[in-house]
Amino acid sequence: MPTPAPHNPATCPGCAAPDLAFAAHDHAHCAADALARAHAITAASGARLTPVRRRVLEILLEDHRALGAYDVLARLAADGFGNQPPVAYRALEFLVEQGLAHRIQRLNAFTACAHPGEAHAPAFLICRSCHSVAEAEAAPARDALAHDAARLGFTIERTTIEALGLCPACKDQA
Amino acid sequence: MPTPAPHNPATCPGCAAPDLAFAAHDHAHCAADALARAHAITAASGARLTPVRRRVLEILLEDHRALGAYDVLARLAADGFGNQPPVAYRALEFLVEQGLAHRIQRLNAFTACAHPGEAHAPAFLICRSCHSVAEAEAAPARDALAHDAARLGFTIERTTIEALGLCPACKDQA
DNA sequence: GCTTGACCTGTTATGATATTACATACATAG
DNA sequence: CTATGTATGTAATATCATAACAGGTCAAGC
Repeated sequence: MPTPAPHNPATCPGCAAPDLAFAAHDHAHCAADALARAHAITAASGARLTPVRRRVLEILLEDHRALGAYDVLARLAADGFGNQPPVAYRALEFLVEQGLAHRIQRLNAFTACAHPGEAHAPAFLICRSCHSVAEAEAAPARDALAHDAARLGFTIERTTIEALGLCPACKDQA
Repeated sequence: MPTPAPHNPATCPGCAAPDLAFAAHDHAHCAADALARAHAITAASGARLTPVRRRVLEILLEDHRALGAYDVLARLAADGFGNQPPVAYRALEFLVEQGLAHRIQRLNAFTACAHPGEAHAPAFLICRSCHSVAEAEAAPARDALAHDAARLGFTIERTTIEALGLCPACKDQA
């Protein structure tokens, strides 16, 4: 693969309109950019973006949908990688740790991160029909919760915010 | 069972300090009150609080922790009810539909609702150590998300907000 | 160059969670 | 008392996830 051009936020559609899962956009650019960032991020942290891991990321980047571990596994097996669950789960775990993918609790599934490298812990808008996932800003919601938690003496470590509903495309069909 | 006294918010600890999962409180009252409300709520809606369903609610009400469906099932089986998964799942689904219990996605588990009858869609504070669950106010968080969703043309139907961390008791132990 | 050690991949086996499908029982309205 | 709808019981299976171990790869240091 040729070395990708350095990322330029000013010209990157993903940066200009970050929550574009539901909007028409240049997805080839979107995916290629995310992959390029993934190379940069892992190189910087000393982590290894091995063939399996990279392939899993590519699979997740094919669109803005969430895929189950076994779906990913089937794709991997078709590509000649191992076909036992740990192969997929380990690669997915790695990507999540590196901030390159997110786990969607509601679906027991995984989706590529739309903003890799930008520290964030987003909220997700999940289409119950097509399993598209968009990332939304979660900071206000987190802050509100933090207040209640502090009052109760509870220490929050991680917060999951997921909204299930219908994306624009699926709404039109119905 | 004797008819429970009508619910009086002014004298009910659960109403005075609603998020008491982590605080010392008169839990016998707390559970009895929730059970009494459950009878009232189901009677009002025409739903039937059958023996299995009632027993599942009692089990969940034993404390403010989340229990897996199979944990509930084992308890049911010990009480002479069926011991196949659908027995537990159906009762739990019923309780969730009636607003008498909540599903905790993060744990694949269920907890009795702390405020049955009060229309709400709460956020949860979940102790990763003891699986205690407290309910917190989710309205501000939902509102913030709704704004983003509207901008993207996404229709939110249900929102899950779950914070994982340590409750005061488990924090003290560590 | 070889050894060592860390890490990654593959595989077997199993555990944990959840649903489908169908049979039976039970309450109640007519 | 029978038809109907609803609830329960059971078997079988689907789906999601991890533990445990064997073998391979690769780079650092001798």
